[in-house]
Amino acid sequence: MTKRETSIQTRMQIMAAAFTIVHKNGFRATGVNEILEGTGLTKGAFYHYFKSKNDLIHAIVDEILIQMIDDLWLGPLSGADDPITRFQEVFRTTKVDRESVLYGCPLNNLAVEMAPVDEEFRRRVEKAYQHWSGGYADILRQGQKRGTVRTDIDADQAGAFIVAAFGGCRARAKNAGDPEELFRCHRQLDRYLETLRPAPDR
Amino acid sequence: MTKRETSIQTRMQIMAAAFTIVHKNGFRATGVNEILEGTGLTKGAFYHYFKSKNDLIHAIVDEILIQMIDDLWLGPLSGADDPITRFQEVFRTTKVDRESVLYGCPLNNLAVEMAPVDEEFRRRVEKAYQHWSGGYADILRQGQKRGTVRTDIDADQAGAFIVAAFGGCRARAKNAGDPEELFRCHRQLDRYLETLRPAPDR
Amino acid sequence: MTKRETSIQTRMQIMAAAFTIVHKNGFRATGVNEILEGTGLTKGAFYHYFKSKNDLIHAIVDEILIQMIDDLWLGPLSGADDPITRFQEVFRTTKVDRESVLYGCPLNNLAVEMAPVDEEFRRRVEKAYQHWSGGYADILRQGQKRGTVRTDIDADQAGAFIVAAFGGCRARAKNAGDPEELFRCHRQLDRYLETLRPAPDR
Amino acid sequence: MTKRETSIQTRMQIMAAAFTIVHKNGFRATGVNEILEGTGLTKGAFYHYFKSKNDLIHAIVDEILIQMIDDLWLGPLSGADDPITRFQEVFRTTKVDRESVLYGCPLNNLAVEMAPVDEEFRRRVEKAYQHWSGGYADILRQGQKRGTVRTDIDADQAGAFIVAAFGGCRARAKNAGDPEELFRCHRQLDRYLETLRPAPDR
DNA sequence: ACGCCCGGGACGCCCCGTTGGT
DNA sequence: ACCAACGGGGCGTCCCGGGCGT
Repeated sequence: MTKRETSIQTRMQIMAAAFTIVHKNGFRATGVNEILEGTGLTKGAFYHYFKSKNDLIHAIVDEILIQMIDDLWLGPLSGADDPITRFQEVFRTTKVDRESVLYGCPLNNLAVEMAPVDEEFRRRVEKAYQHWSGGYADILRQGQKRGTVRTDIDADQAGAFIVAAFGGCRARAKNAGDPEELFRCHRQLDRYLETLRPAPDR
Repeated sequence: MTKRETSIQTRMQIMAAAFTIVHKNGFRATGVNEILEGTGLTKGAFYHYFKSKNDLIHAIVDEILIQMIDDLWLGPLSGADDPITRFQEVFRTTKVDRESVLYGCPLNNLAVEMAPVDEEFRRRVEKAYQHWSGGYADILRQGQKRGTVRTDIDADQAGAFIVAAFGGCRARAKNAGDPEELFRCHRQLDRYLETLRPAPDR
Repeated sequence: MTKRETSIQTRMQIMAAAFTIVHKNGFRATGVNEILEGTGLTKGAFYHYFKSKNDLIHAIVDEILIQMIDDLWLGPLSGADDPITRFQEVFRTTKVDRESVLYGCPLNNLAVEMAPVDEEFRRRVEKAYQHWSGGYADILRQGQKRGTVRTDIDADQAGAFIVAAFGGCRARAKNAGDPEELFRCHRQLDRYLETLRPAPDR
Repeated sequence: MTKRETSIQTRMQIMAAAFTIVHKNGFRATGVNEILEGTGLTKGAFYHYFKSKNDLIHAIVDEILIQMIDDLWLGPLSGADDPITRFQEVFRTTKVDRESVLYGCPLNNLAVEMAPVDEEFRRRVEKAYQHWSGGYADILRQGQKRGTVRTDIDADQAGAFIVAAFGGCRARAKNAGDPEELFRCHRQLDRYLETLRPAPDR
């Protein structure tokens, strides 16, 4: 394996380790040393790849979170004929492992902790949020064309709400310390989703 | 004014100052000195009233947040004949000032930041959450008795979802830095609430 | 001894310890820990009294160096009938102990190390320099009135040169690591001083 | 251009860049990265040519400073029939550009900052100092032979003083941030130099 | 030989929540 | 109710080696 490749991998390794711990404990509660501990690397490596701890998180938002949104939440819905039903399925069978459910939505966590403190964070997180809810909006619009989604609703607002409510539900489950809480919450979200379906007949 | 009274007042003064700053910046980003700055008091006073910074927040959750939940969110709904409509009104006309809307829901903020780090926090916040969603559940149950709320829904789960979605919406608006985002979100929450009404009849 | 008094003493203790080490090794080569080591105090105490390491040195310049200039260099000359001779005596019999001679002139050291890097330093050091050379100028002017100093020389420039040359001599002795170098240097400075005397007669 | 030649050039490039920054900011305030920045080279190159940052400065003292002393300060005086007058001219018309005057004498800077901290530095700087003041002494001795310099003065001590006072003057001007201060200082040094001339007549 | 990239750690300054003595 | 002192980290920087490529 070439040197360049291991280098990229080292960088990723740091980002992955950081993501996990920050997801769990939050940004400020996570020390750089703590991040490094698991990797066997040292400060030298860290500050070789990232200008600062903040910079690391910026990279995580841009490179990891966006990716996760695509893979976990947008991907499974793409091309769905009936997005509403697919939404409900996805939320019911999300692949997120039981443990990490309890750490809340990573994006939501960052927004809540950092938005008022660091403008740069806020901007990046905002971009990710818009990517996410914008993705949902597009999917809903496709449904509208196919007749599986009501046409008298604002797809953008619906997409935004789904994301927001989803974040709220995960936050709630996080504090409850109970994954079931999340699924109970989702069942209510299902009710909301139902309202997006076209009127049954008539 | 007796000495005892000023004492109680000093304690409250600290809690109020802390609440404001912590609501804005979060727990870890708020220093004890920062809290004290505005009050003219010193560390000595602080540690006279509170064992630790954590202890202060515990008190804030127990004494201030619970109170706010009662005053702002449960009170306006008590005795409502048609809770659903009242919910929608409350969310539309919330008295929270525009600025503090952007700091997010204080309870949600604490949950997200502290739940995984400090078990004692989590427990207190959980109690507050249950007080809140439990209050909503009671109100919904009363509606069920009066026929203004469907009887085939689980009032507890509905109450919990309303609280969770509300927190999610505020978090979203917080990161957007735009109060309008909150109101857009609420309009979607209205749709959910509609699903709790009894079927029109037929 | 009252609390206030010990407090002032603690502060002074830190400053004294810092002065010694910084005089010897320079500002940047001196760590805060190193300063504290000798005192038995800890970081907490340090940052209670000084906002930063820079702030400490600022205080040292303002409070210790100015004092030393008065005591060691201006005081012995005050009221001298024949300043030139007194200058020569003072430089010959300076009370500075042999060891600290080799660390150079503290003011000169700071000027050389910090002037280009920290403007605030420069300003404070400049004030001290002017206090010093200004003091010499005053003394020379008194001599001019009494007829023991030529009247056709600029007292300010002469004062400034004495200070500058003195600093240069100490710097030179410092690098030589030999106190004798300083005294050899002073003997040449004596020649300069002689030129400030009124022309013998005629 | 042969490979060997570019190699030597690269080495020089590093030394030149380092000299400029170190002259300005001092040794400890100058980082290796900072030195390299302007050159387009990287650490690898640096440590290929120099064992350490200290080693680099050693080389600078030996190769650059000695050269500068010869070119700027000894050369213009060599073979002078009347060294005293020549001295005065040289100090009045020094070629050092106005900006770098304000950084002080490079040799003096190093002496003041590093002498007590690094013995190896001290030794090298000492050698340079002796080269310089020794050169002056030789020139004065030649004057003595020619009758343009008093014979009852110690040429070594006089040479040393000139160098020391010169350093002191530059240091003073450096902290004043004013080149004029240097020239005012030089005018006083002129007075000293006059005392080295043979008694006028008799 | 020359030069670069990656990585290593030690240490720097500073800040923080906290405890005693008064 | 306060001021003084504590000491443990926090992040970031710095100087420096080794392995790879040219």
